[in-house]
This record gives sequence, C-alpha cells and structure tokens, in this order.
Amino acid sequence: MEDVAGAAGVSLVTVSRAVNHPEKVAPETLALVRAAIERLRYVPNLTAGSLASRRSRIAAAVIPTLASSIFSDTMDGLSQALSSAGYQLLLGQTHFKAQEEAQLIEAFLGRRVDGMVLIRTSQSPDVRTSLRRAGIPVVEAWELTEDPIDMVVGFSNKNAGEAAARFLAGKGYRQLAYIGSGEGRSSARLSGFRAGARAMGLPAVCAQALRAPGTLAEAAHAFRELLQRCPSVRAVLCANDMLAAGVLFECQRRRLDVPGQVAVMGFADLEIASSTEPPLTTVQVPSYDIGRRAGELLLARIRGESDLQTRVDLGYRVIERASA
Amino acid sequence: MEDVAGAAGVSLVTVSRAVNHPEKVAPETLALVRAAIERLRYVPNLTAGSLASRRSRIAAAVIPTLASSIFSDTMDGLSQALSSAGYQLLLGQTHFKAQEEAQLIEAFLGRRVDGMVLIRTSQSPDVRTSLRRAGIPVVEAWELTEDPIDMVVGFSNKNAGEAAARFLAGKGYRQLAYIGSGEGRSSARLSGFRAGARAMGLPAVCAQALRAPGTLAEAAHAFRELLQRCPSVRAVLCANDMLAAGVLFECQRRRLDVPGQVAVMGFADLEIASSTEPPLTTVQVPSYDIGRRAGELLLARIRGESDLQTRVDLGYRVIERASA
DNA sequence: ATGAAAGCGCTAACAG
DNA sequence: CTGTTAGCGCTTTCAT
Repeated sequence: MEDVAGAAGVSLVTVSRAVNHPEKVAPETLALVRAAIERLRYVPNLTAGSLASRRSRIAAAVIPTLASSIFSDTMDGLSQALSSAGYQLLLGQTHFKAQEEAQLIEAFLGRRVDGMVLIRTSQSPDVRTSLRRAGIPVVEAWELTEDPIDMVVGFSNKNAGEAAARFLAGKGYRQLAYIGSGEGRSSARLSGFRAGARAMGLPAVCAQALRAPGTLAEAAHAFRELLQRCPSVRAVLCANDMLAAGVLFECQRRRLDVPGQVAVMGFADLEIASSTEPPLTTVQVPSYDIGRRAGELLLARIRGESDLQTRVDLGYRVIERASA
Repeated sequence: MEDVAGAAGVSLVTVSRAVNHPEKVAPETLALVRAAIERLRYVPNLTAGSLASRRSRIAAAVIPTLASSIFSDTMDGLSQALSSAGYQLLLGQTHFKAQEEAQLIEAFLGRRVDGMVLIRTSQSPDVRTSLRRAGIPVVEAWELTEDPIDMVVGFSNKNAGEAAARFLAGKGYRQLAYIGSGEGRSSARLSGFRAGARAMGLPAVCAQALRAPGTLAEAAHAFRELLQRCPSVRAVLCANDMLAAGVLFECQRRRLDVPGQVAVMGFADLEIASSTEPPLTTVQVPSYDIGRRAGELLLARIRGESDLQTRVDLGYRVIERASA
C-alpha cells in the first residue's frame, strides 16, 4: 500500500480510502490512485484490513453435510446474499457429530467471523454459551426453536409434519407411515405427523428409522422392512424427496401402483420432486429463501440495524401432485 | 493473549508457543498456560495470527454452483482433507459467469488464502496470470487440462465420453445421442463421445443442448425434442445421472421401455444412479477422491514438499447396470 | 526453555 | 479532502 501511495504521490491512508471509501476521495486523486493500483497490480490484504477494522467480512455456515443436497439451495441463497455485500462464506460440515461441530464453531470464532449460520446443531450448552458470548449475530436455520441462541429463520417442522398427516388423512388414506431419521428436525416432523394422524382419528403411524442423512438405497430398504412390519400401510411420508424417490423406485420394482396401492409423499420439494413418475406430492419448504434471509439478517445485524425480526417463519406448503 | 500471559505468570510469547507449538514449551509451563486459557476462556485471534505468520490456514474453492449436487462429494472430500490439517474452506460460486468468477478469485487472493481449488473455470488469461503471480498452490479439478495453472486432479472427460460411446456401441446400439450442456467439461465429453461413435463406425451422434447445470425437467424436455429430431435414437448419454433420471422418468411417462426401446446412460455415478428402476448404467468418476486429493496436494505444497505429482489422473470407469 | 524487540499490512480517530 | 498518529493481536527472529 505504501508503494501505491508513493507511485500515486499521496499518503498511505488515501490509498486505503480510495479502496474502501472511494466517495471520500477527490475524483482526480482517486483516478491517480487507481492507476497506480493497476500499474503495480496491487492486491489489498484483507487479512490486515480485518485485523485493523475488527471486521472480517466473512460469515460461516455450519451444516451437517453437503452430500445430501438438501442444504445446497440454502447455501446458495446464503452465499448470494453475502456476496452481494462483499462478504464471503466459510463452510464447515459436522457430519452429524457433536464434537466436530464444537471444533468447527470454535475455529470459526477464532477467525472472528462476523456472523454464523447454523443448521441442525447439537445445541450443546457449552457451544451455545460460547456463541452467545462471542457477541456475533447467529442464525439458526431450518427450524424455529423455542430458545434460540440469537435469531431463527425457518418453519415449524412439527406443524409441517402435522399438515402432511392431515393432507393424507383428507385423501382418505388411513394407515400412515414415516421413513426418516428419528433425530433432530426429522423427529419434530415425525411427532407432528403422529399428532396429525391422531387428531384425524387414524391408527398409529408406523415409523421406520433411517440413519441420517439417508440415501435412496436406504430408503428403499426401509420401505421393504416397513412393508413387512406394517403390511397394511397405505401412505408413507419420507423425510425428504430423495428418500421418497428411493421409495418410488422400490414401488416400481415391486410393481406397486403409486398412489393406487401405496401413496408416497416427500418433503422439501427438491428439484427432483416435480419430475418423477408419478410426480411427488410433497411439503414445500423455502430452502433458498431460508439461506437468503439468514444472510440478510446477518448483514443487517452486522450493520448495526436495530429492531430486527429475530424469528422469521417462512412457512411451508403442501404441494399436491400425483403420488399421493 | 497478554491477559493469559499475566494470569499464567509467563510472557506473551510463551502463550503463543503453548497454543501453536506446545512441544516447545516445558510441560509444567504448558499446563499453567492451558489452565489460564481455560479460565479466561481465551479464544486466540487467528486473523492476527494469519497476518503475523503470513499463513491464513484457509483454502478456497471456486465452483460453478452448489445446486447441481454434482460437486457436493468433491467439496466434502476437500473439506475433510483440509480440516484434518486445521485448514478451513472458503467457498464461492460462479454461477457459470466469468465475471463472478474473476471477482471471486480476486477476493480470495485478497484474503491471502493459502491455496485454491478451481472447478470448471473460464480460464480467462487475466485470471490465470494473477493466480500464477499470487504464487499459491492451485488445483484445477475435474479435468486434466493441457496447460494447467499449477496442478490438476481429475480425469479425461474426452476419454470418458469416448468410453461411453464404445460401451454403447459394444452393446449393439447404433444411433447414439447426447444430452448435456455444450460447454466446458460437458463439451469435452461430447467430443469424445462423437469420436468414439465414429471410431466404432456408428452414425453421427445427435446432440441436444441444455443450459448448464440442467435440471431433471430440462433433461426430460430435451429428450422429447431429441425424439422429434432423431426418432431413430437407440441410446442416450446424459451429462450426469440426475439428467439421466429425468430422461428415465420421461421414458416411464411415454411407456418407452428402458433399455428395450431406448437405452439411457448417466455420468458420475451419483448416489441416485444405483437406485433407479432400472438402475443406471453410468460412467463412474471419483468425485470424493478428487476433492480429497486436491486438498492433500494443496497441503503438501503449502508445507513446502517438493517433487509432487502435479497431474493426478484418477480415472473413470464404466459401470454397467440395467439401463443400457 | 523463555523473553524482548520488531514488525505483519492495514484502518480509525483526529487534526488540519 | 488529506495526512498524522496509534494501534489491531499476533508471530517471528534473535538473545539469554
């Protein structure tokens, strides 16, 4: 930066200003500085800037895994929101392990990220307090917890599960089943699903557990076991559309008519849901928007905006297609 | 850090050593320092450390999009390799736009990332030179370019396309078609596919373009158009398994027997490929390993290891299943 | 094994 | 609008 200053015949601060607050520099000076920057191919060191300004311009996201593709849209939305403000995304996976999660969060705090988005965290009390003490904005996404660390952006998994049960009951299916992991958000979905079935006077739901995140093959396997355990099953809700596709394929293999013999319902409205045969009835959730709103909230709080909504319910919607 | 030093009755440097090079500190001193760190809940500032040490312990990845899920495994492998060495992953999406890509890379260089992984870059000469001048290790992944910026980890897309054509020809299919974007790696695949068809004495390949990354619905649409343009098509290779699944569903809708009337072949061997009905014949590529090796190479170079292999061909493999 | 001194490259007041 | 003065919180040599 000193070299640039010399070449442009100004002081170092002026170069700093030209880079970060061009509006505070006289047009001619600005041109001079920019020419020098160009000439010397100067690349400002953002690390030094972060240290001096105490703002890293980095936000971190902690997600269970990239592999399941469920969170891709959310990360896409998040990175879009961030990048439009010059922010970058540091991404870490927990692989559903509390310890990896704790380490990751610790490392991110060490980097002094300006904000953090968490999806499905273990909620260990230690981690929560250190997050709170860090004093940075934190968004918990994809759910609406009662006792958030800071902000939440998502929807009620329980209600969404219940809505699915009511929808299926309304269609006349009586014996319902659920395929998905029994943990985290999926368990909230399941409990809502059960409650909905109960409220509609249906028999108890058959649940077939899966270890998260679950593959199509595992879903097909779970479905086979389900048919053994509960032969009378008439409709099955899957924790996501990929699992539902796995079940759909298994039905094709067994020549089970969908929805004639078994109705299949997915969750999330991933891209695949509308393209299967038959297309999947599913519960749509605003994945991309969850990420975008999370990013926007983070940025707003970093800018110091007050009276923000700290609990954003983006809702869900049952989408009826042919599979149920 | 000064506070910790005071609390432990040592100097600031000793704390720094205790954190970063515990083996250079006497065991008792170490215990003292660690106790103080614990007590004061000291979180070392990695930004300051980066500035002083000139190592950020951050690697960046530039990918077209997260949405297509094709690169999830690669990112997974990369982040695993990095995190095991205390490195973190800064992720950016280009959305297939050269300008976004250039900005992203510039920003990453400004952050003084210690290394960078690029997937499908536009290869603009300016970007390439600034990357070279930055003097950091760079891995171009998912291909084996002739003139790499630095290192490459991947496989030959052209050869993989050719292998697919030879496989289909060997199965007796004569009229071949390709569905995928005509750019980047996909175009390399297509040119290999064409060459393979030619070499096997088959008629010219019908190619149906798609804009990247392509959805299942777009694939289904492209397939319908393909059937119009080239009614005699007997086998179609898709740029990835998701597109192939889209084609498969379209075949189910039109009651076209697969592979009896049309054979369908995918690419990548994504998780879905083995679970469709019929399961997809595909070209398997080592997605996860590409990421892992890329990360390992980066780390090795950062450590200063010499005589590294700068061109890693991880190959591909035709996996025969029932769809072709 | 530990410490003192000298920065890393930049930004934030403040003054002019 | 521009410059001066102080750091930001660490990690390096180099001594001891």
